[in-house]
Amino acid sequence: MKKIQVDFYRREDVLMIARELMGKLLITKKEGITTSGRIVECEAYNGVPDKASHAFGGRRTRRNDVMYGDGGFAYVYLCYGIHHLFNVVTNIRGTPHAILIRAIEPVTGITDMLIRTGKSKVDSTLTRGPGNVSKALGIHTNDSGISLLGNTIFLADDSFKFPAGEIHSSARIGVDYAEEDAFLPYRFYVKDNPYVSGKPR
DNA sequence: GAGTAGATCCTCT
DNA sequence: GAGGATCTACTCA
Repeated sequence: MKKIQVDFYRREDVLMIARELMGKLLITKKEGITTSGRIVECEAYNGVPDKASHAFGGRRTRRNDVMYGDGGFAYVYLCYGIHHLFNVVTNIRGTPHAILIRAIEPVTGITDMLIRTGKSKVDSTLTRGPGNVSKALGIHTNDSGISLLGNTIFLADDSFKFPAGEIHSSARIGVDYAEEDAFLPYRFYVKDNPYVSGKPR
């Protein structure tokens, strides 16, 4: 198993990177606890021209500043006052691309995920949906801006691959306000995987 | 099984 | 002062 290196993130085609992220491992090591899961669902956000992106039209605030930095960093923010959403920043400095990790399949540290989420048993809701992913892995808005090349939060490749035919794409979720861009097929998911969240709209 | 309301708080206007 | 890249639970059928 090898950690994904910086050249993976600093490429131009955020859709291609999003597709390649499927099946990769997302690992966090916090307070001596290691938890990890395999990515089964994610969404690409194509920066300035994408109405669904926080960076649409070149908007730049303290919150989304990290998206404008180099690829290979974490962008974490709070949504609806409750949910911490974990994103992978891609492309080079100045191009605010990001990929939202929406769902993972638990791999290691499942007991700790249960403690973090307050659940008593494992079921498919444990890491389904971006809010739950962050909760299960212990990701917090404090982690926004940290490097994915370090040892706290990082992605790894264990050579596992989903068959190409099982990876589907659809419109993104919860971005109705984005008008025509709400329908772009920027969401990728594994067909029939129980951890995949939501419904395409 | 499907649809809807409520939770809850940081960020930007 | 409003609203958001969501989730859950509860209602009703």
